[in-house]
Amino acid sequence: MPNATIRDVAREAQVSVASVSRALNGHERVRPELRARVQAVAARLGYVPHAGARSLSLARTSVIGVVLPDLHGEFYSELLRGMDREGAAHKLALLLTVLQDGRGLNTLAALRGQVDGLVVMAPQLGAAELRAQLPAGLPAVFLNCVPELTGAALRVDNAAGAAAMVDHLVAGGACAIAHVAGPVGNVDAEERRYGAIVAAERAGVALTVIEGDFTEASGVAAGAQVARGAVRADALFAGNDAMAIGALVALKRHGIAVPAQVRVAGFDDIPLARLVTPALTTMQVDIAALGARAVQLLARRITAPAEGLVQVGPAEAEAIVPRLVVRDTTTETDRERQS
Amino acid sequence: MPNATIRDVAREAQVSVASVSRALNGHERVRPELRARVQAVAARLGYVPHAGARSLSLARTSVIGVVLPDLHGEFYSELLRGMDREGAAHKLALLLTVLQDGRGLNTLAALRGQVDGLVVMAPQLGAAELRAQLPAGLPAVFLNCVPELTGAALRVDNAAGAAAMVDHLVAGGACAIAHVAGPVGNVDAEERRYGAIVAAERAGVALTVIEGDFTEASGVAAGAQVARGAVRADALFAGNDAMAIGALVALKRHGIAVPAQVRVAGFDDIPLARLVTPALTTMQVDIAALGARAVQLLARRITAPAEGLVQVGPAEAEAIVPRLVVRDTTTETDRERQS
DNA sequence: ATGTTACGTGTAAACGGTTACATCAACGAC
DNA sequence: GTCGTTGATGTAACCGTTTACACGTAACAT
Repeated sequence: MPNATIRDVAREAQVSVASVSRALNGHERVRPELRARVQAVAARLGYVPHAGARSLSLARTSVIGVVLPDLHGEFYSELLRGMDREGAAHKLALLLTVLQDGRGLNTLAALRGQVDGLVVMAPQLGAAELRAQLPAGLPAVFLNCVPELTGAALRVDNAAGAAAMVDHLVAGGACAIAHVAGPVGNVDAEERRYGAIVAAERAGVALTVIEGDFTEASGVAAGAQVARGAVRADALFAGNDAMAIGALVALKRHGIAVPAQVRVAGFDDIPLARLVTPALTTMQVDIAALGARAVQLLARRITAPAEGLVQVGPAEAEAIVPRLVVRDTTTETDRERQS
Repeated sequence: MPNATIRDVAREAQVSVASVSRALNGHERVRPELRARVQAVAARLGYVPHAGARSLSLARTSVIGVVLPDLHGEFYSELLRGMDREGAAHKLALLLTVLQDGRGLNTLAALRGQVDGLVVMAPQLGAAELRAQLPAGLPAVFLNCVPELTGAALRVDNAAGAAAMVDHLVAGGACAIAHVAGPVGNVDAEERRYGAIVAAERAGVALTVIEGDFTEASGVAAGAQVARGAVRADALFAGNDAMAIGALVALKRHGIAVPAQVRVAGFDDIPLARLVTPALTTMQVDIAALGARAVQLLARRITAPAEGLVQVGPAEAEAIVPRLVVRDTTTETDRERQS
């Protein structure tokens, strides 16, 4: 038999199961000597409490579900990194679920019996769809979802970020901006598009939207349009860094100087942004912190009923404003001139 | 009460709990009509089986633990992506644990009661350390660990990959190779170093090792050494792409032409490798496939005892040979000449 | 009619923890 | 010497499932 149970420990230590439980869980009313004996036996037998049994008794699992859209790129590893860090602090493990196209619907419901709460990131799903699939009565925190959901919501203030970027471009002398937008239906993409349009209007500069889909390839296409003059612009602001980098490649290929002729900016500050030449100006989101904050909020919601203190009403929303990171694609630097 | 139990369903459907269980779990001996009625009631009540109770009864959790080193970069999202895909196919959920410096020791033991098996990736840990911490008797698959562990091992054949790269460089005319090695103690790094040294000897070309630590910064330093002539080389082979890219930056900064004066190669084929200019020649590992394969192997080990068919001896090792991807840093292309 | 078989369904015993409650010993107060 | 009181420990019920076994019924062979 591979796994020792609490009864094995009890027998071996010549005490009752109750005492073993108390001794190992740090209860008060246990003689220190007995506690030591129990701990010694437990260690010797390699006893580890059965998580299932425990969750049955305690009515909690100490596991939180993390629901993410199709994982790609370093964004998710950063997010998970932050979540894991915070989860460890609360003694919560992370159960990962990827919401791929077809599946995930039932998968999501099945999570109910398995976790104490959920962190859900699903920019491509509508509120109705999401609500329909989500287990009711399970604490949840939403990341960058459509805002009308009950439950705590945590979002990146995409509109504000996009506006800040447009302002930066305008301040640098841009008169005509091309915005390479992300896919329709993606909340992030739409908020950025909206923020850019509003800011451009307010600043009185022209803004043309080129449709993209967050892939580098669509950025290349957009860059080519600007290079060929199909879209007249002296600044190109892409809805994410991947597209901005694609645009950079296209512009370079067409012999357009960046930033001298066209300034380029992205969004997200992926590690790569720093490394391309010229280095990409972008909006930075501290993704790990975002993940950590989500878990923190969730942890609070999970323990709240017990403490009876924290308000867990439906209206707990928070926005993280991204930070402008100015690099070489919007300012002429020494390195740029020399190359 | 938020959650319906099997008894609620039984009462509501006017049958016994046993029938409910059988009806919902697709047992044979259930009248179709009764099955339908039970399913209807279960759906109406939003019944979801309690995972803990189930795991108690069945003695399995349908969860596998994934233990990874401190997450950084797209490598991990790709790996998780592959694991999740394969896990979903086997109806296994992924419980994520990051092995950070201090913690993880006890965390790892605590996993025992919680999962059916483990995928462990810990290039920085020795066999003894690892074995001491791992729950005994739990199926496990190791990714790029020191090879002497019991349990299935899956590794990237780093030595073969490094040798292939050296051969490629030599075939292209290199006479003196500088190898920027990764940190001492890291298995991947050491295997690559070893493979490079052996291949260079066999090919009869000089090879100088420059110590690095897998960071871009150490690549920059190494590139500078070659540029200044402190290390004489006409080809620079870095132990990973991050360092290769750092070296590229340094060489460019010193006005050294790549690949005309110095050829550069990396290892891993991170997405970024394709995007730098000139595009980086590197060894590609299909990371998602690696993750998927690991889960597949683990799933087999978990179900093996039940089937009594598959051999689960200690000696199940598999190596994935990376593929050489030739890009611009080792061959002069049109684009390179024009720039 | 009766025995056999097959099948559908119910009863109850696990599974491994936690914990309310009972018990018991030791002690001090009267 | 008796009676609380207190603190440490044991007993047993419960958490929600699964499933071996028991049971009742109907079809069929005898």
